[in-house]
Amino acid sequence: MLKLSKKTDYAIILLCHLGDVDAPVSAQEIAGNYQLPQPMVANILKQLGAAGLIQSVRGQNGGYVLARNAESISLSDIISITDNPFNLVECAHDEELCKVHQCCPTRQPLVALHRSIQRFMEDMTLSTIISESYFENPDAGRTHHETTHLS
Amino acid sequence: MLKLSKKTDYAIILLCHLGDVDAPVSAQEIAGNYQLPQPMVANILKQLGAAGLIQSVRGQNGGYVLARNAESISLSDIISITDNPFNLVECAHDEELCKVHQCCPTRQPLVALHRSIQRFMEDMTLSTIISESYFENPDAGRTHHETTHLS
DNA sequence: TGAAATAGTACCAAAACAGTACTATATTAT
DNA sequence: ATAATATAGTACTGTTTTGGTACTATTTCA
Repeated sequence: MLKLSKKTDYAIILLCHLGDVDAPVSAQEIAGNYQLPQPMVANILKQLGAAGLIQSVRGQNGGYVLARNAESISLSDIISITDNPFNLVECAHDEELCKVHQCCPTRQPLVALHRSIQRFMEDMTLSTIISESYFENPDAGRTHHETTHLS
Repeated sequence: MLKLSKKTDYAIILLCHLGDVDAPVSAQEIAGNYQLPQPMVANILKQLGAAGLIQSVRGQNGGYVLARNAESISLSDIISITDNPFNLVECAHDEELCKVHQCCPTRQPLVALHRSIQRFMEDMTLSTIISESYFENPDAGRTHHETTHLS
């Protein structure tokens, strides 16, 4: 349906949180903070850990910290882990998958769209997301950024 | 999973085909031409007709023709009909839907991504798609339309 | 040693997707 | 007239994905 899964949505929230602090943060802590289902949060963090995006600290007072700096983590990286690697259409990566590739009128322009979105997601790093985020709470500072555009 | 549904994928193929000919084309004809499941094709055409994108001609020798010119039909239009209107994240259109909108770190940048994709899809018209399309094998599947626009 | 945390899976219900089927109606060729 | 061919509308179904839970094992610290 061309929308982000909850899993990815949550993952971005979690990573933003981790990007903002230094000490390890536990699944329970984050789940409570954003009122997200704790088991889901735990599972996502496990998955992000297994993928090497975050590092785990086991035992009491344990939790997770970013394994890489926020500049080097792209939205594309995140989506690749929590969903599958982005594929607008099946044939974007392997044209043999296209049943009608001998006379497919859509491949060329859809692959172009795919590449544009892909690039956008690679350019958008976790640090970009964090710096662009705003908080409705008037106490928190709100920074205006130019919105990046496709193409 | 952030990919186009088959329904949308097929819809684009169908519309491209209709954009290339003048006489009404039947569901059966298109399904045969691209080797797509005939009932699906029929259903999608019905839906596109109900939405006013194409016009139907009933009875023998009937079929479908574009109801508007190809310049005025955008990828966004198509997706809105065959999927739901594009929504990268729930809160893109209604921030009240955001459970954590008081402290959501993702809304701002994800809405920016949403708008960029949205704009890209609005700018990409059916005529763009048709003119950008290419055919790997000019002889195959081209019995029903002219071999034009292959700059 | 017990509490708190991650690690690794396995499981489940609900929703979406992809595709089919059926009945009714309209048009046209013969 | 009527048979053939087409759309109109809608209901149905099996499979996959999604969203979320549960359980057992292991690690660490107080």
